[in-house]
Amino acid sequence: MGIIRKTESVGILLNEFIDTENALSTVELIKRLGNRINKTTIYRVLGKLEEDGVLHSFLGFDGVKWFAKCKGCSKTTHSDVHPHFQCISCGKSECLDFNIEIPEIVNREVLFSQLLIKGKCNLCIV
Amino acid sequence: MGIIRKTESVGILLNEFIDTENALSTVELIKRLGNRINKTTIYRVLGKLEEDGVLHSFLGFDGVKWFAKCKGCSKTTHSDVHPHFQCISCGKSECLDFNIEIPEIVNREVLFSQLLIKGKCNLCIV
DNA sequence: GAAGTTAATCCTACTGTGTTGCAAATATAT
DNA sequence: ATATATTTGCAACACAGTAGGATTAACTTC
Repeated sequence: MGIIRKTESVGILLNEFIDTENALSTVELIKRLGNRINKTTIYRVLGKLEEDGVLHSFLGFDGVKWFAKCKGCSKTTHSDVHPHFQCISCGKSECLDFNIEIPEIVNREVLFSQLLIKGKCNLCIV
Repeated sequence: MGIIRKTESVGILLNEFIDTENALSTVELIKRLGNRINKTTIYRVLGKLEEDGVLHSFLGFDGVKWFAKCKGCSKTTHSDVHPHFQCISCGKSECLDFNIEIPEIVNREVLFSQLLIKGKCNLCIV
């Protein structure tokens, strides 16, 4: 049921996302904030922010969960279904601006899709 | 460096993939074969079969690894870059026949992509 | 077909991400 | 200021996957 109270943990976590358009992994957030917020709380707050449509999440290639800001989402509709890009060199992940068209599939009801693109980011291209 | 010897474990594992076009998760394979093959071996053999281009893998929505047969792959080239479908009701995963076009991205070198489509399979559509 | 070589397997213990239950702390309502 | 209900922290746990090393089994060579 999402965030109800404006607590310190919520503020600290949201602050991490203010400065950047990049996605942040749970691992990275725990590394950065683990001495100030318990990791259980980090997971819980992230989950609630996702429910509220403030953040959205996706799985990286290693199966670790990443979070990034939503742009036009609410508690009821998550319209953020864009692809994500992950750099194989530095590991950085980010949202991509375009949308891909998912074709109809016979005998299947398509509800949601996740496209993850692996490659090298601008800093890591030799 | 892939499979070198034709061992019993390799035979048993390959046999699981003969009958079906569906993907099988490591969890499911360990459940089925755990009493006959050690789970470490299951992971290692699956990894080697993937190196050899016999199987390919992808991550499901829960982050669990799935494997499915390859169709035109070899040790050197994995041409299996099709999307995968996972049913939210029964959990079944499968390969999809079509390919999606990944657009060029400025300042990014695209190397690989993974599209996972979540929905309901023919048996689970009400 | 037996002996030697080396890959593959099993076992145990371990990582690392993420979760659960419950007591203590803290934000909000009255 | 007090009551109450949500959040947090803590400790323990769950579970997928990995590592090292001794043992077993597949292939090679004679």
